[in-house]
Amino acid sequence: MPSTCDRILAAALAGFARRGVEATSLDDVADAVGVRKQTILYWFGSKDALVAGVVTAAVAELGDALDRAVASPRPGRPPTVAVVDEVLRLGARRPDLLVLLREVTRVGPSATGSLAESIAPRLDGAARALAGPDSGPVERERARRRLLEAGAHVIATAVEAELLTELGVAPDRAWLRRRRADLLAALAR
Amino acid sequence: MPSTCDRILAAALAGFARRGVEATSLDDVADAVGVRKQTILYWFGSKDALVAGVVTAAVAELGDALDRAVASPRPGRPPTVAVVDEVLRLGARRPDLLVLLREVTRVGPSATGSLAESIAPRLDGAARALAGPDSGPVERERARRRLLEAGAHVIATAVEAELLTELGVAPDRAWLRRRRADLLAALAR
DNA sequence: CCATCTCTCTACCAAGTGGTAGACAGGCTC
DNA sequence: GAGCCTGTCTACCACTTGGTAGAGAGATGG
Repeated sequence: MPSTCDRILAAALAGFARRGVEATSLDDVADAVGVRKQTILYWFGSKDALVAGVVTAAVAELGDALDRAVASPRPGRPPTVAVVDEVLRLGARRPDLLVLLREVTRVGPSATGSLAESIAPRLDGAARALAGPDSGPVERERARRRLLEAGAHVIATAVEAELLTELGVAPDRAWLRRRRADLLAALAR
Repeated sequence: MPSTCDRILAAALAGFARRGVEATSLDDVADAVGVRKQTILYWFGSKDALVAGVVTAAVAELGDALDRAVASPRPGRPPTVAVVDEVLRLGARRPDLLVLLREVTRVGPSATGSLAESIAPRLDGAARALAGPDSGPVERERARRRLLEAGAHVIATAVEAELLTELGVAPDRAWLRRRRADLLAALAR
């Protein structure tokens, strides 16, 4: 059995992604965990802190998966393809992870701030890798922008899949193939 | 000055799209309008009814704009291009309109139901136009699916633009051009 | 055996939620 | 003028929200 803290994080992630941050109360999360609200407030001093914790955990999980994808190269498969396929696999297995990132940008500056904070070191590293080791600040800024655009595109794709499901038109394999091609094209651009 | 009812609809649309349905209270909407909450409940018997009203109005406005785009053909511009450009124009002028449609699918069956109800007649008409006048139910169902997929793609694009703005990377003209090309490619497929 | 620390609990609170009841002002028709 | 309808209001209700205060159970270490 995972620790109480981890179970709280998992339940909060599910609730925040599925129903939105403001629409998910501490009591909702507590009920899902099978614990009292005050236990949540023991582990995370406030709801804002819980949101920050969930964001940090989600970014870490996402980043680790991408790091693994990049670190295990296969012959004939460029890193871009590896990253896209890993994201799609992750989107199929843990759609909440991506949807959450969109959801937290809507709750206010505090949550967006904690997202920016969690993501900054990985974004810097990726921008440096993309722009090259001896790149100037301008190139690096442009790389940051491209990465953010690509990330937003990925998240929007996850939102699109969720939306289709909600509309009763579950995304099928053909849809997934098209999206994969679109993502690769967007990244190659 | 627009009628109280219309002003309530406009304020509710803005709130629902910007902060989410559940996170926008009747008092919030009332304050924005400059009226008491009970006036809202006079015009719309409940919050659910208000959501349904906002959805209906948004779908109507969106549908009318698309109808106009299709109805005023220009030589050398296929209807698909006209529709895409009209949606992009609308997305630039009234982004809330598109974001709202995504937001209401998250609030529960009642709101999703009222969305489906509002959209059904237009969807049927468009599917018939797309599949041809003497098409069978199978073709028509496939046309419905394609239209829903295209709509989801459009809404996801609006979400993507909003997300980029929130991340501090406002979508620029190059981004818009790329998205336009992607939408056209998705529709031509 | 006691003290301390960790973790979860019960019992509250003030503020805010959607919603009901009913008053009141102004215009309409008879 | 009497009665009714429309639109807005004040006053209130039961319930939920995030958060505080503090008790108690159990382990750990001196």
